[in-house]
Amino acid sequence: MSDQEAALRQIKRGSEELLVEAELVEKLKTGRPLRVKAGFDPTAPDLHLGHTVLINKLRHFQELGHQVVFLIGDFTGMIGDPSGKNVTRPPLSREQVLENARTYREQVFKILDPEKTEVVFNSTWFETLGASGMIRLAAQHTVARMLERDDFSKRYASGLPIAIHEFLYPLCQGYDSVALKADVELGGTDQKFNLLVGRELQKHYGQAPQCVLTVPLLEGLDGVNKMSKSLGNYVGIYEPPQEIFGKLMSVSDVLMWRYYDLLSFKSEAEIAALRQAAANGKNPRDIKVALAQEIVARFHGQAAATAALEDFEARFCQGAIPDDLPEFTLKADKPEGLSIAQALKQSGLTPSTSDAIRMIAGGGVKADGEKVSNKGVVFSIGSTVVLQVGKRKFAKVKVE
RNA sequence: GGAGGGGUUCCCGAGCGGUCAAAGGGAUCAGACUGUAAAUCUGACGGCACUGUCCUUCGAAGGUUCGAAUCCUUCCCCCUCCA
Repeated sequence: MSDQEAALRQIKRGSEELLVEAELVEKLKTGRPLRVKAGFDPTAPDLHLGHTVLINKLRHFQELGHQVVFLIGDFTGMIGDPSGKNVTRPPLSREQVLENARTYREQVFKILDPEKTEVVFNSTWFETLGASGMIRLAAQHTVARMLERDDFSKRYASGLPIAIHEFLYPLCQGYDSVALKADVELGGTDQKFNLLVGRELQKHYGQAPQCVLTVPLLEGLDGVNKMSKSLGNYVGIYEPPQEIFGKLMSVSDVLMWRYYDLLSFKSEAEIAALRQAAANGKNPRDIKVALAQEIVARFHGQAAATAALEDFEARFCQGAIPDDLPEFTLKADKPEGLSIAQALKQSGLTPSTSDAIRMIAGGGVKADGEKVSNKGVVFSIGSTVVLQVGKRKFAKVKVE
């Protein structure tokens, strides 16, 4: 396999679609570093593993010697999400945008090489474009072509409103590519239309059209829905090592392989070897441990990964209690002390005392490692107890 | 503008005067079994020291009734068909 073939293979790995492959091959042949663009919202980043699929792909390009252009859409952010579902976003101040950009750097440079990353803001060119420039830009595209976009055509067909400015969003995103002379743009599969508009606009402005590479949306921990914070099926990159480790261990075997493909930095050959080992009877659990280790190490360092594993094994293989559990000092609710239902509720282990009592009845509650079967337990004033609900929720409660 | 249909607990969806905190399914949580996997089985699934002829909940506000998710009035919001 030639270097170029290897490079192309690496670029395509785990991606959804590459348009147009032949063009990318030509670009790679020139041997110059390509400008690889990806755009991000200016809203406060709280990245989870789903976002990192794209960022990992940017890293692949960097490893192959290309230049990443990390675009923060502070101008397009004002237009708002054209999905039509989102309520108007509150406009962000200049300071907030800069602060968010700083946070982006901090998070993203755990994966990307800062030396090969250019961070840009699209307000830079849009603020000088002016109204007449915007109209000239809008003249480059037709309504019929805009309506090709899936969500626009659906909304149009079913009589839902589409505001004119929503048409501007793809145009602006496309113009970003013109302004940046992008060779390649990356995005999620849901971005395909917008990415293609960039190609069209570049042609209009006399540039070679960018290649478009889409990456799949990562499934969340449930293995079904896409990973998102609002669905609660995400792994945030800033979560504590034990959390990341634990969440990854709870993933199904099928999903584990998906995560390997999209999240691991291991080579395809290494992953194939793991699959083979699993087929030959190796415990998938151990393969999952390796993945969880790799991810934790990426964001928290190798020491934290090792500690997370030790903690995990102590807790689940030997039933030990973690040592960094949240502590609460709670007031007694009766003369003789604090009832267990209140303790569970106030420490956040259960949402209500009713639920606490149900949990006790169901055998899911432990106090100092002993299963509690009596809902009438009262902890006396001055005592300290470690409470546990289920396998993962712990709290240390001091009664006063 | 006209004619119909509908808004039920996290979601879907039954209920259509008392037996309704509301069937069934999904999701979720806990227990068993495990590899904190899957599958399976069991239980829970509004609140309250609380198991009670208690409180809150069936789009909102009023009303009828001993009693309303269920009936009436007004309002809000969705959907389908016609123009």
